[in-house]
Amino acid sequence: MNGRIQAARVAVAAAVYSIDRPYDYRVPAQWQGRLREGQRVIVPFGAGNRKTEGILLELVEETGDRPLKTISQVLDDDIFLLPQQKDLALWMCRRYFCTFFQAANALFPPGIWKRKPDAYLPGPLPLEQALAGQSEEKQALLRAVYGSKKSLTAGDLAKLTQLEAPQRALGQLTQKGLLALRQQFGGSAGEKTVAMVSLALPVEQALGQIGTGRLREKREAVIRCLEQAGRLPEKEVCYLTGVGESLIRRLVNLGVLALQREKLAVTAPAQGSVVPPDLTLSSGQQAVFYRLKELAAAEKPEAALVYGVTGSGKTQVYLQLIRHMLNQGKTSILLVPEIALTPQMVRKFQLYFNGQMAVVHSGLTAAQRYQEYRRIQQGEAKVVIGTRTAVFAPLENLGCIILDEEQEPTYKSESDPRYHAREVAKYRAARENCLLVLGSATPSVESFYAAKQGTYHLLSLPQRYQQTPLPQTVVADMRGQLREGDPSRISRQLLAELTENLERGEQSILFINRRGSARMAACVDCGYIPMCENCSTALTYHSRNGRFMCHHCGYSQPMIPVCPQCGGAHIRLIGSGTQSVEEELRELLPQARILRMDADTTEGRTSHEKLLDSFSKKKADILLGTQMVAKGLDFDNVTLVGVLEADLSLYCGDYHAPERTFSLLAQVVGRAGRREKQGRAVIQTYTPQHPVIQAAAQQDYECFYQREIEDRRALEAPPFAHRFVFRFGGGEERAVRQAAGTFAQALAGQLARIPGLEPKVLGPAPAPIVRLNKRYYYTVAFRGQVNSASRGLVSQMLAAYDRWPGSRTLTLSADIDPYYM
DNA sequence: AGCACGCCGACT
DNA sequence: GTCGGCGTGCTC
Repeated sequence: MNGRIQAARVAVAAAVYSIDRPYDYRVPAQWQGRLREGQRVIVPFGAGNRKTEGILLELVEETGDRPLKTISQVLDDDIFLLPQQKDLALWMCRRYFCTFFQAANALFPPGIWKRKPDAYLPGPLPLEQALAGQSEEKQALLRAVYGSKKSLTAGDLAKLTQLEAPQRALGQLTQKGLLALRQQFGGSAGEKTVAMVSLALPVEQALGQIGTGRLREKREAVIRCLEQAGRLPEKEVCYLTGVGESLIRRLVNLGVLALQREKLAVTAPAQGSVVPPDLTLSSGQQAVFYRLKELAAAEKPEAALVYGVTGSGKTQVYLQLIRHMLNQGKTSILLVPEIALTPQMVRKFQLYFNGQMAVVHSGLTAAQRYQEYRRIQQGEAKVVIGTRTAVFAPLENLGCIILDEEQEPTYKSESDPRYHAREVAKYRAARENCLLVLGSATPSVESFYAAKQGTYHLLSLPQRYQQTPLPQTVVADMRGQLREGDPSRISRQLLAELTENLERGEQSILFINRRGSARMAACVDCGYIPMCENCSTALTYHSRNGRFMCHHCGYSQPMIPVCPQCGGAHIRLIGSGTQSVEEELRELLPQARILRMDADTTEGRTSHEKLLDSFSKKKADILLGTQMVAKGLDFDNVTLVGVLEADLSLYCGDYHAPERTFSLLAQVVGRAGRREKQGRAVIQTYTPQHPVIQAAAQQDYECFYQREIEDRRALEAPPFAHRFVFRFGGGEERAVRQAAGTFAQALAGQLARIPGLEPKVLGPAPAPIVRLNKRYYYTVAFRGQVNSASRGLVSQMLAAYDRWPGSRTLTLSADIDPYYM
């Protein structure tokens, strides 16, 4: 740019999908020559020149042939997009139909855009002059702002003036200079704190201070809760008592509660120089490792599917590969489905990489994530282990990206941008010339197909580590027992095996296959089911706080003893509660020590690990639990695994259902019998002949795959065709359905024009959860190949929709092959 | 999304 | 006549 005047090409946050493109701004004189591409800025945007967040995409020459607005603020250059991240974000917004800014935001640690709420202040004129000639609405707003000691947000003003939508009038007043708008961005990263509350008064006094209004009951609940617990995080109090944050703040203002901000402990990397044990690989592991090393040495994009049964020692291979990369001066990413489920694995890696490693997952606070991000960016951490967001780790000189258990649905983001970590990893690997390793005992059908087609190198780890034989598996048909009028949840076969294990002093794991409808309640008399007020979902019972909760929006209500519909007193928990199975087990095997592990018993951050620890120390005979007992655990003394309701997850309508069921069952069954002991497994089902159950019982992935790939072909499901899904949302069901209908017609007209697309429009149909957080959702879809033409169509339809009359009150988003939408 | 402009009906 | 209702179009 030798000496010319610079202008900045900026991606702005305020630009919605249909107008998302780079906008050019003048660079202020003091920043000429000092800006870096990828830096974060604040710019004025739109007719009102409201300030908005932006990302500097490119520095260009200022030609002066059209007037440009000027960058308002340059944020500290601590966090910025690297050029390759910019490419990635660009690809993401095309692939996931979001704006560049939304995509870029997924790459950053959360919470970097510190923004105080926009607030209004009095303008330069005295109130009397400002009021002259204004409408009543505007006068009311002016009075409110002039009469207030502090600045007010639009929300504050709406409440104060009782106006429904003051934004428009406020905008006009601001534009005329009668009000000032304060927008504050940036500021220091700041210490991350958590709000802790405790009683500020003795209980009796506190109870005297809380009035007699309708809130008394809730306030009392808060006081009682704190009386018991002493000091608690504010969030925890909200969870336990079901009150909102505002109620607690009010009690603080009344002087009943004390609130302190407490610094969050940031976990320091483990110190000390433990000498990690030598890595010895079996010949099978060695062979796979050498192949991977070879592929990596090519320094071009290569992808391998490491297919090895549970217990074949994939982790060892990853470790060796990452270590090899480090020796070559290269960095690595290891993605795992859920950190909480793989503590043993993380600890193992910590042993080898300690200070050179960063752990990234959603359990960290924003401050911790920020810190890990900087450690990575500054090159201190060269190995990153984490959940799907870790795929964005700002590592340079990347040697390999590994996805362990690549078939897991947690790799797909459920909020915008709805990226799939596997796809992102694939893209990154291709652009950064590094090796992509997908690992699984039960690969996703798509990945295995790609491997068979030769897109991926297929590397098998056929044997179990140290030659442990696969467990002997029995499929228990629960129908017979049920027909005989025995409602027991435990089959006779399983009971016999459990008894035998007890006598031998060996441990057992019972897995309850449960999806979604867990622990919901129903009235035995009239069938009433407690539902969420905001969503079309049944509430779930939480024993820890004794409340019914909605897992989608957070709504909660106390457990009700009496049915509100028929007045009966027979509300019972139904669904496959772990609790009820536990009770049954205690009756059947009174001498057994049973450990129950589910969302209820593991709510603290570490309770999970404690439970597993006590089980591994043989302090219990039977571990009973849901999904979480299925994964990543490795106990030497477990020789029996039982699966309850194995077929439950087969019938949820999603094309992933068979794959998920097989994977779960295979994982659970694989838990039985490691090392030298022969394991046994009992799979309980109502559909014993189902091919997925049969294949899982035999631990025969290939057999499962052969059937499934043909099913997919017949269903025109991935990898043969893809579903493009539009999701409409709005507060009024009729309007949403109608918009979706009109859209479907418009879409039908377009589909025929693009080759590779089926001309049929699917829908409009209610989304799997029609009502969510007081909004209704409908979907419209079509099927076809993913290419630039089909993606272009989706993008064009989304942009066109923005310009439709009435589209303002509705939302529309799109995705390809969504998991649930 | 957020704002302005412009064209219509209901009021001072 | 003007205020404010909403349909339409633009955002460096």
